[in-house]
Formats: sequence, C-alpha cells, structure tokens
Amino acid sequence: MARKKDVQGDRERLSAAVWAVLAERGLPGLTLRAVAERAGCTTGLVLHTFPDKRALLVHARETLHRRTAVRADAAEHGAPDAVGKLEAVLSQAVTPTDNHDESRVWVGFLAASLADPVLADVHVAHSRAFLRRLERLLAPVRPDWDDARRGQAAKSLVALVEGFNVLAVRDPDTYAQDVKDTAIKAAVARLGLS
Amino acid sequence: MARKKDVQGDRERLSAAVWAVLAERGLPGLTLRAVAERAGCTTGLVLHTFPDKRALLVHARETLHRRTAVRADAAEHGAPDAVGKLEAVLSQAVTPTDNHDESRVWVGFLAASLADPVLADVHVAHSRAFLRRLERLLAPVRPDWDDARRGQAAKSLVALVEGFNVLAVRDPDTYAQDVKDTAIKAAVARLGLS
DNA sequence: GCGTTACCGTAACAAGCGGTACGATAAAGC
DNA sequence: GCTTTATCGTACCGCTTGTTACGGTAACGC
Repeated sequence: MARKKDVQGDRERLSAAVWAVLAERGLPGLTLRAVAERAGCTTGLVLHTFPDKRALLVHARETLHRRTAVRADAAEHGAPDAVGKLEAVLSQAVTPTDNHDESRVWVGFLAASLADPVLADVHVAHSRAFLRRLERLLAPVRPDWDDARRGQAAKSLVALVEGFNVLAVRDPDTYAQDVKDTAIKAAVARLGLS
Repeated sequence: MARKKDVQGDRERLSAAVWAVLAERGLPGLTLRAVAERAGCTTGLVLHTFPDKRALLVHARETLHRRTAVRADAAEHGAPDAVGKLEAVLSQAVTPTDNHDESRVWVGFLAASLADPVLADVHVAHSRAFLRRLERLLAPVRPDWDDARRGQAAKSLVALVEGFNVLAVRDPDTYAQDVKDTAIKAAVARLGLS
C-alpha cells in the first residue's frame, strides 16, 4: 500500500468548491481549473476524484437535493400538525439561502440539462422527489380528495415555489420574502376551505 | 456608396439562427461558429451584425419578449371581458411553443444572467413587463383591491406561470397541459370569490 | 529502513473559443 | 466603364477548455 488518501474528505472539499464556483460564477464559470483553484489543489486531484466535468455538475445537483431534503425533513418534523408540516416545508422552500445560492445552482443545472440527457434524468428525478413529498404531506390534509386531485394541487404548489425561486434569484426586491410568504400562506389556507 | 446590405434582413436571419441554436444546444452550445453555421454564413457576418456574443444573447431575449408580448396582446384582444382577458393571457403563457423553445431560451438566458449584470438588467426589465401586464389586467377584475393586494396576486400568478414553464420544459409528462390549464383556471376563479 | 505502491501535482495536448485584421469582391455614382 | 467604398469571407491570434500521460513523492507493510 502507498499513502492512503481521504477520498470522502476530498469529495466533500471539492464538493464545496464546485458549489461555490457554480453559485458565484454561474454555469459558464464552472471550469475544472476554477474548481481546483477554489479547492486549493490542481485539476489533477479534481479529475482523480470525479471522472469528468459532468460528474461535477451531477454532484452539485445531488448536494442541492440533500440540502433541501434535510431542511424539509426538519421543517416537517418541527411542525405539530399536518397543515403545519405542509406550510413549514413550503415556507422553507421559498426562503433563500446565502445569496440565493441554491436557486443559482438549481438554475445552472437546469440550463446545463437542457442539452444533456444524463443531466436531465438527474434533474427530473430530484424534482419529482419534492413533488412526492408534497403529495405525501397533502394526503392527511385532504384525505377526502383522490390521488389525482391531490396530485394536481401538489404540482401547483411546486410550480408556485419554484416559480418564486427562479424569479427571486434575479429580482429579490420585487419578489421579496413577505410576498412569497403571503402567497404560501394563502395557498395553504385555500386547501382547507374548498 | 458600395453595395448596400439588407441589415434588417441579416439581423432577422441571424436572430432565427441564434434562437434555434440556443433552444437546441443550450447555453454551452451557443457559439459564434454554431450560429454562423446555422445561418449559412461565417463568423465574419455574425460579428458585423452583432458587436459581440453578449449581444446575441440580448437579442435572443428581446426576441422572446417580443414574441410573448405579441401573443399576449392577441389573447388579451380576443377575450370579451376582463376576467376572460386575464385567463387568456395566463393560459397562453403556459402553452408551450415548438418543443418548449421559448422556455429553453428563457432558462438559458436566466442562467447566463446569473454571472452577468448586463444580462441581468435585461432579464429583470422584461420579466417585470409581464408582471405589469398582469397587474393591469387585474385592475378591472378586482377594482375593490388596492395596488398592494393586486400586486401580491399578480406576483403569485407570475410565479405560478413561470414555475410551470421551467418545470414543464424538462418534465412535460408530469406537468402536462391539462394540469397547467386546470391550475390557471382555478387561480383565476379564485380571484373572483374572495 | 527499505522496497513497494498508490497518489496527485506538473505539463502538455488537441480542440475550440471569442474576437480582430485585412483584402478580394461587388455594387453604386458619375 | 472607371473609381469609389462598404461588405463580409478568410485567416489568424491568443487564450481557455476538458482531458490525458507521466513521474516525483510520500506513506505503508515487512
């Protein structure tokens, strides 16, 4: 054996670098050299940890999925009742992280996926996971509805949330936090009285 | 004078090429050479018609704005009453064009604008124009509301529409046309009874 | 402490990028 | 028909891209 490397540690360090570069410099700025510089290493290590550039993007998207899932779990766990859980998850989803970095990564990856079927599959899979979560949270709120109607409602909620996110990332003044929160509250309240 | 060229004709031909390349190959595929090849000329003409690559992107975004404005005007004009106008505009906005090319251009430009303040200004300006349109259409529907409340409602509608668009561009099966139409109809119906 | 072995920085690659400079070409004016 | 002048294809520039190959280096087993 030769010197053992901290594979997982490298992945995490590079993961943070990919994330930072993609969030700060956007999709065109995501280069192997930029990632290496940010991580304090060379492109050698980058391409020993990830097979190619596409894997960097996929990893960033999976990091995004993990982050949002953790926060959604926490929001869900922290709320007392079914309606509260749904509202907490939605509210958390429209609350921007540091400088909207999650929305930036989301948009960057989506743009990259428009010309890459592999990335497209990853995007769709993770996007549907959020939809499933809302459908699951919606079940105890409206047990009288059938799956189709709950699915319709869940999709509308996903559209509202992701719409606010892509809009707020470049126009946070117009799509301010109280605007988003008010819309979410109204959307949840609506579910109860129809 | 020497031979006069059809400047406007060139711009339109190149405009179509930029549009096609951006829609088909995505943001990374939008190169001067790809545009020239698609337009059946060389990079010489491309850079004689547009000063640089950024101008190509700006022009594509403005083409998108013009297209959507024309369709929105038509929808608005074709509907009989205030509620009908609003619903027609919204419904048209979630109806995909050829292979979702408008959404593709929208996403590509947004991604590019994340790292370019000039593009960001263009994006925000055109995005707000749609918001203004909805506010204007909303005024006769809910004259009893104040500007703030109509603004809140209009922003929610924009988020719903753009959310559906960015979601449907990569997952048209989940976010099918009837799902979007149902959501729009419900959103408009809601405006009348609260 | 020595030999082995895996790691990863270095360097280079070919390809493609945006952008520039120039001149052959061809139309317009007289 | 000759001169003038704007057009735009050609060629090229310097740079950056993703990716590959190699070998010095450092840690482990014995």
